[in-house]
Amino acid sequence: MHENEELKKPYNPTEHEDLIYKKWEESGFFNPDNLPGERGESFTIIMPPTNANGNLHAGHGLVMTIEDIMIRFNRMAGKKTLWLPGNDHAGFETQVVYEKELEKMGRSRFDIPPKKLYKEIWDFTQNNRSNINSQVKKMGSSCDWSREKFTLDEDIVKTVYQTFKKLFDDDLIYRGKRIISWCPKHQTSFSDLEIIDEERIDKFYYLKYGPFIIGTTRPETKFGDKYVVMHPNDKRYASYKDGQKIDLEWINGPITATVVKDESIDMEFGTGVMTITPWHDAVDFEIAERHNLDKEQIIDERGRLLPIAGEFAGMKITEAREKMIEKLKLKNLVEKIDDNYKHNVKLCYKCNSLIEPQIKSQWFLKMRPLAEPIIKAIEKKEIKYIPEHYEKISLHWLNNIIDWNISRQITWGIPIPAKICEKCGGGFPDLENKIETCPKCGKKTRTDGDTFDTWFSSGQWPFASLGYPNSNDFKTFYPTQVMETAGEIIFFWVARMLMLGLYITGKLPFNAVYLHGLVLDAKGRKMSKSKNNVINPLDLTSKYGTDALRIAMVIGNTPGTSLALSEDKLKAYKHFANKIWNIARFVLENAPELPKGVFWDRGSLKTPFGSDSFGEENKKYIEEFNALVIDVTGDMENYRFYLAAEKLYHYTWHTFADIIIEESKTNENTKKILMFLFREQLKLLHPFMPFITEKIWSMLPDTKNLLMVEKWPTN
RNA sequence: GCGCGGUUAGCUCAGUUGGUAGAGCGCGUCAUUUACACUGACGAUGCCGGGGGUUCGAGCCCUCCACCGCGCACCA
Repeated sequence: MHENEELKKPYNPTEHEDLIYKKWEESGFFNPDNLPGERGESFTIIMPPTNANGNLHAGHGLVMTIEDIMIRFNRMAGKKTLWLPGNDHAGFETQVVYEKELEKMGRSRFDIPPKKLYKEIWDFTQNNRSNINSQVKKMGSSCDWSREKFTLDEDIVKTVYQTFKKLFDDDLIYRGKRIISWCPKHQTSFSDLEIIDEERIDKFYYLKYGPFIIGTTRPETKFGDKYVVMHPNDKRYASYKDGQKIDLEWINGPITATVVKDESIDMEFGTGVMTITPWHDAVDFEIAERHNLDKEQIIDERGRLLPIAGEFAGMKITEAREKMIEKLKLKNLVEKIDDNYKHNVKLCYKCNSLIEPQIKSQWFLKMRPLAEPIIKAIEKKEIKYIPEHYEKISLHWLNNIIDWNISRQITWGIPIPAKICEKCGGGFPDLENKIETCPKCGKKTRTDGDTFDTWFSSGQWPFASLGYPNSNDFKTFYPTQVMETAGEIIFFWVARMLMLGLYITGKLPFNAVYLHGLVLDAKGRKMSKSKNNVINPLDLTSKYGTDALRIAMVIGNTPGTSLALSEDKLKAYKHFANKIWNIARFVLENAPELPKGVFWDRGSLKTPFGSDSFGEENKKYIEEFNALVIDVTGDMENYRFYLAAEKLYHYTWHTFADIIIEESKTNENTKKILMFLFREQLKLLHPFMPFITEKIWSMLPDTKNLLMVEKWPTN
């Protein structure tokens, strides 16, 4: 009879979890180099680097759970298993977080010298890193801390620089003076992905512009408008010739306008005539480019009108709008105002400020040539998307991809290693910091003060973090097997990793993409500080145990679908953990030990006893268990963790406990298989509930090894 | 406008290849010298969004429609 005092009380997770994690860490088995046995095939997951700017949130909890399940399963299945953790400097995101800290102290980033600001944010992220990492450990994550990377590590930055240079040399990166999306609050440009659309109802103004009526939602940009554009086939305006000059009275006095004919004009819309503001509108910019027209800046970087606006100069655009309409009314230049115009506006995804397009010199990455091979790879099914419909979503985006602005006007990030000619504006990568004069025009150059879009570096993470190009790790673990991350960042991150990974290494960085949904609150609402419904995963682990949180996040949560996380659900799985605990007590107190050297026959999935020695009724139980093992293994291999977990839950509770244990109370023969079935069950449950299974494993007789490196039943 | 999801028990959601609907919570009844009250046993609750079709058979496949959510593109 096996006595164990610990088992006499209910399972108390907090009593065991830290100790068990310590045991795992000390074993060295998180590091694939230390794993026991012959392991030919490798299995690698690169952890999405956590932003080093705050705490673990519920979404991280899900990442850590799903990835750890895959990792533990494959480790037990005998693979050389690596899970590489990391932190992301998260350029703009972190800068925004830090700016809020500054605001609380009554400071502003615009008053701090860049070098000092950089140092402050550096210290801030380093503190957060250790904090985040300890939280990752709380989730039971069996990642290899000896290989932990940071996106600002010297070798990572070096890799990013070399990629930049190679892209430039291959004519895939260019410096262009083009229209970009500019946030007047954050004072930086963005790529198209950082912009959100919002439908709004605004006024639509019909203004008299010489002989024409033009329509606009943004009269405050119209000060400098001197081109009036119409469709070449528009019969109403056939008498006006392309290039014709027209003198007319405008906002601040008489001007000379030029007629431009362009086929992009929609004859059905408004009056079929518009004026253009190339500096502050993407469509207008394109028209101006096509016809080689002048472009003039009207609004400054902070969203205020420039001297061209005359008496309105210095005003914020919203303020100027009403005032200039008043003036136009007095000048009798307002035809009519439609109060009910529905249209979309572009907003900064972070602060919801109205995006103010500006023309700026920036570095752009040509995306078409990078996207083409990925489109082909997806069509050839070389990338498995889980769930499948992300394949279509990806293809749609890749087929319509536009060039990527990778310059950001922020301090926190990887500085762009380039020189800019002060005369001709040309830009040149300069990794060794040697260029002083422009290779094109010979004039003086200055250092580019911008930093990379953070996704430019994280897009290289799979190969960069493995030490591309010469390390053993890169050779052993690249390409990785699966990228598991949030569906939300499929374009931001996943698509770009595919493109940059294939471009640089010649191989896709991963063969499968597993995308999880959002973690919502119990009522299915998105978590946000303003709604005060943010769930801290660590509060839940301390209350219900990490195992309960993990399995609650998995069961009923299909990939790609959002998960409503309720405490009731956690309570249920805390009960399940306790159930396992009590099963352990019963088995240890009642089941005879297995004869020495008796193991699962891995080849045939039969016990070496032969079912005869268990009797007919036990044969049924063994076969039932065999079927479960095969079923669950299939689910694990095909990323159906939600099904595997649910099947195990039901087997343990409603077959093993309710039927087999109950029968064993009256049937001595059934008692003989309890230990055997329980031991194998613990292995199956371990990826989902690593702490309690490891703890119980250590109490079983004849279990010297850690459960985390035991062999999976089919292996 | 184009595209992608979703609609299943009161709530949150599963249902992998078509074979008479499942889980958790909640609800009801019973059980306390029981491995387990952080419990167990038993139970109730569904025109599987609507119409049409394929099939011996449809929650699942096809088609149309409605509603909800999301993405992309946008015309001033």
